[in-house]
Amino acid sequence: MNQIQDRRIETKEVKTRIKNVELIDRRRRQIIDAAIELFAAKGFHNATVREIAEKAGLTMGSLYNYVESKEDIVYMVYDYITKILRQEVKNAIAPITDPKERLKIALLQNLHSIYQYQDIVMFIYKASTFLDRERLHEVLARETEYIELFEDLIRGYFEDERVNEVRVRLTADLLTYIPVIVTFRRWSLRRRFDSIETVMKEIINFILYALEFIPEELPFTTA
Amino acid sequence: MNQIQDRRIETKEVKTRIKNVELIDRRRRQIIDAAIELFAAKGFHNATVREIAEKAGLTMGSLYNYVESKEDIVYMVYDYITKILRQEVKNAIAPITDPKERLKIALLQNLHSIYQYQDIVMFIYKASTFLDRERLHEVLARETEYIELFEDLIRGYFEDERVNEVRVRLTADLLTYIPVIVTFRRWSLRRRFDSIETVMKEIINFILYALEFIPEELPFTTA
Amino acid sequence: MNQIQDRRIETKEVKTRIKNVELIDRRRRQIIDAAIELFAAKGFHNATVREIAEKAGLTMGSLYNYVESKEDIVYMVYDYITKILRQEVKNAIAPITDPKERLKIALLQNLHSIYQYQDIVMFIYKASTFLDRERLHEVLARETEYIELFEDLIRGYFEDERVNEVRVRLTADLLTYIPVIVTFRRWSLRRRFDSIETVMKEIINFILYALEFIPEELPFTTA
Amino acid sequence: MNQIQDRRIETKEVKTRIKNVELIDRRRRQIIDAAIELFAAKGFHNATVREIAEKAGLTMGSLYNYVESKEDIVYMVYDYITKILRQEVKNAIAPITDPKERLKIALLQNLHSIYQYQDIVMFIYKASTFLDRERLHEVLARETEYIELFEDLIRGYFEDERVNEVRVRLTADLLTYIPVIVTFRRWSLRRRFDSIETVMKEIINFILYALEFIPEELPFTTA
DNA sequence: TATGAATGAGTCTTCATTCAT
DNA sequence: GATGAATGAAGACTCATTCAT
Repeated sequence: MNQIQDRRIETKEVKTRIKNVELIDRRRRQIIDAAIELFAAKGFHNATVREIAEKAGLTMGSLYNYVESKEDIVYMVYDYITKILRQEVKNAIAPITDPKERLKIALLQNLHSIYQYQDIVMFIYKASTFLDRERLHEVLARETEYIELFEDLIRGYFEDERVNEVRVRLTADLLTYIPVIVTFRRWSLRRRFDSIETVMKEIINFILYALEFIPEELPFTTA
Repeated sequence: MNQIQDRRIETKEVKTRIKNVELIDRRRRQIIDAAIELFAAKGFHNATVREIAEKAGLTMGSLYNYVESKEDIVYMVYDYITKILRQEVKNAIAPITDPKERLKIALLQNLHSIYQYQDIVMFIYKASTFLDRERLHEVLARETEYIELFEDLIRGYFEDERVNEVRVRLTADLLTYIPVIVTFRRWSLRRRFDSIETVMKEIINFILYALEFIPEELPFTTA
Repeated sequence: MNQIQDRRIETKEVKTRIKNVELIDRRRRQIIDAAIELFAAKGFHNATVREIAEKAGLTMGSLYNYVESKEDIVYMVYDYITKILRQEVKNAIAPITDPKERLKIALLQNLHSIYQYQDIVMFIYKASTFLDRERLHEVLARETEYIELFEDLIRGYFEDERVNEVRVRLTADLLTYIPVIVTFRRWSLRRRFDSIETVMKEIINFILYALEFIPEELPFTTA
Repeated sequence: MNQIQDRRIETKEVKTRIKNVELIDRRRRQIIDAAIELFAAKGFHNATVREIAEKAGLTMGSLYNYVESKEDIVYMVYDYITKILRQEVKNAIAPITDPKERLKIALLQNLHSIYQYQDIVMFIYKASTFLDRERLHEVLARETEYIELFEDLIRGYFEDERVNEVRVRLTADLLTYIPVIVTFRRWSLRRRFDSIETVMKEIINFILYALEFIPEELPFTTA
């Protein structure tokens, strides 16, 4: 059973004049969906609030009953997509107990989610400029949580071996970052490879192989 | 002879009514330098043409003698930085003959260049939205060239072994993409690790280790 | 019997669809109280109808059951405060019979009322712009009545002397106008004088002294 | 010779992008003239920036080259009119040496200036709400200077007598404030008196008579 | 070539008022 | 009578670009 189905938008940080909680939820969902499409297609500045409202099936005035500023919308999108990514990974590994399998599944799910939501994932990688200090912090904290989730999975994976802590942490960073290549090099990958499936398969191979770097004794050091 | 020394801005695609070629060069350099600073600091939309002109030591009107639109400036910045990156790698490997060493040095140089120009590297990863179709193509072609440079180096590295062509190409993509993590996760890395030097050293270790994935027989396949 | 006690808002001119007269009275009183506070604090345009409704303990929709427009509210405030001022003077002089004393008491009361309601007095001096022609007339008529009340008191004061009619009328204007200085020069007076009590005492002295100008032969004439 | 003729708008506090000083002066004069007319007629909030620009013979964009905000315009109007009032009084008394005459002339000039600029005088009495803290301070300081100018004249008037300092100061306040009745009671006065000339003559008589209140022994005190 | 003033379309946001429930 | 969500017109302000000098 997929919890994503009834994902509730609880973002209390975004103020509203509306009292009906159900309605807030529904309307914000409309706004987020419209915004995702438009932000992904045209970027933050080229998507006008009016367009977002229209695509959301709301009037300008109505939209501003659920949101205080255009920036609020970006934040809601961030909130929405980061929650999804984390939740999908958590759901995917929930039924699995074998530590090695858990990490593998998590990596797979992560890649697939990023691929599935590539437009908006790309947007959130680009759009941090549009958040104010405070919200940027929240977003970064959320990102950190996500990375830490993978840290734990990595530790489980190597539970019998002695591993270097720094290396575990950095690898967690790398593992969650690498799949984003499918959004940033989207056009390039499309032209350079026959099928995106192959690409994704090999990315996973690459990651799983690279994972073994953690316990390795590596003599190489940079200047 | 180091071509970077007298990096000429040849971008013929950016029109101008000025005749004096020297002058075009000098003025555009001023514009690019100013734009890099401002785009990196505030993003494309928040940096106004007026600010760019001021920082470049030009008047509005004068700037528009060397450029036809704000978008031209973005393109010039792209052009400038991608040329630098490629050139710095080429210069670094020029004196080296050992194929294995050549790739290692290229990877190191790539990472260091990305780190050095992190602000503007981040900008160009974010800013593709501001280019029109045609220029986006040019930029992507430039990117492809860069990746292909690494493909060749990889082929040299494995010249004695039989390697899977797809894997070589994808790995080239990955190797050039991964170091960009130092710009996208900048704040995160800063908080999660003691020193950025360690991070960079381990990224190199990671990459060099992962490289060996190419000739590997990997049974793992994704769904 | 003090009419102020059950000051009824009779302003028939403000329409409503509500039948229950008691309720109309009660609700409008809530609205007026809220409006006075907000208009005084932020002025007409910066006080939103929503704020007024909230402060009045009503919902937007409910407020509009007792009022047809924001302008209605301004008018109700005018109506309310001008009635109070007049009533307080009338009440103050009611028990007094000596004509000289009556004027003195009236002047004192006028000054004290203006001081007491200074925020809203200032507002009504500033806010005439927000009334339409017809209502502006009503308000001006009310003002005239108030001035005429003082005219009568002045005539009583000089009942034994021959006084110039024009001078009586103008003085009535001046006497009712001068105390308003305590609202218009509020900050200035506060900084320039030790205590507002001294200021008020001297204003009264000034007025009472100036009163004697009425029967005076003044040779001075302006160009 | 009237210095008002070439009144320069030096308001350095209002920022501009324009470099040509002459032009700044000319354009701002246009803006101020337009604003005075519109603010006087419709008040601050009902006069749109677009209207002001149009009446000033400028485009919106152009106007904003000489001004940073609508509030700047209010401030410029304040600055303009308060300078005029002060300058006209100074000019009027400049050639006169007799202290008694100086005060009389100053009072006359003050009344006449207020009458002449009644629309905008009324506006500035109403509009302080639209200034921010800092500028409100500047404006109040300017007002204080004006009052102090009259304080000095009063001291000259009574140079041979012992006068109460507080009374001198308050009277200065009152003398400068009272004439403003011709703007606040404009409609009322028009209806209640045959000619505005009579009114103005009697106001002066009133003021000159009341002036003698200063050295008077007044037994009256308020509660 | 350089200057810098002028332009005006375009954007976010606010808020009085209405109306279905 | 009360509720509160919806409406949309209107307003302040920005900024890339042009062009006369």
